[in-house]
Amino acid sequence: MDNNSIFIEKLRSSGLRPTKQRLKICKLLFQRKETFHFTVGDLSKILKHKFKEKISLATVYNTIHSFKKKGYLKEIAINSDKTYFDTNTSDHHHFLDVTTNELIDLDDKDVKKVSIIKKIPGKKIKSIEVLVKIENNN
Amino acid sequence: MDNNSIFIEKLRSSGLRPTKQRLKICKLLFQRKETFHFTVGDLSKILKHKFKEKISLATVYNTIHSFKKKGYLKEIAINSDKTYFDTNTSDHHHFLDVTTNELIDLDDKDVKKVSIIKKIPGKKIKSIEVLVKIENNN
DNA sequence: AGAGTAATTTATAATGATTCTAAAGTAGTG
DNA sequence: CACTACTTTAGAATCATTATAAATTACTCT
Repeated sequence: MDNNSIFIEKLRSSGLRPTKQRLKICKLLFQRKETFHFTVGDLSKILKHKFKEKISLATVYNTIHSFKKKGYLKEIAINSDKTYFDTNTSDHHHFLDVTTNELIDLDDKDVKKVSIIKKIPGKKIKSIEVLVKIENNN
Repeated sequence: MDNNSIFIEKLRSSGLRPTKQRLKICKLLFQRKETFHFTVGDLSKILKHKFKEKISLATVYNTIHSFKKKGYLKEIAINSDKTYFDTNTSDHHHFLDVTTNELIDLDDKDVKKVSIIKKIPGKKIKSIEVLVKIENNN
């Protein structure tokens, strides 16, 4: 069973029809060892280069949003006008290199546990995200 | 010496001319006990209500950016299309209430120290920001 | 395989935040 | 007061993202 069939199955079992466009995007996003951090604009450009047939920008946006809703992608909060996504959906944190604007994954084991002492009545913690900004040594 | 004179002096010593507009924005931002989290759009609306004379949106943007550059404001990274600013420029973290989209300050003493174990050669840590997302207990 | 339907894709328009522009106004200096 | 550099301003421009509505495609049921 090749990757394509796996993607088709996965999509179908998520209630998403396995269209040509979605399969291409799956290939690009999930057929890689390393985590991938991207904006929808980035992704659209890469798709254009990699495949001959073009995928409409609107479709890329739609797809990324469905994937996010299904939990296959994570949105990342960094200081920016652009929205970044991450193929690593596990609980983890990030380095942001402010010199190059590059994002680097930070495993849970790379961060000593963060404990929040303050409590807000009626509220519960949903997630704890650590963003470590780094820059060049001068 | 009233607050206004203090603002005038502060602005001048930062190399910023104390204009009517900047002084009004200073009053609104810095004459308060509590930290203030806002977008430029928010601020513009509040200014419109509080003062009779209108301040152009472009001016509000310009001013906020100068203040940020001078270190009087901090930009906050939250998952959004909008850019948030914070009058608390000290090292601190935030709760983001995803139900109401409200931001709440988290003192350093409310967070047990975060230590980053991973090192990147040639890079040094500039800041560590923790964003704790909270939601209603169901 | 063909027909019917609901989901999907698409180009394009619309939106909304932010930045740019260039002209008019203002503060600081002498 | 006059000069110059800094500011403000309205409006246009830009850029990411979302909405729209028509055309296309996937799936189901015969």
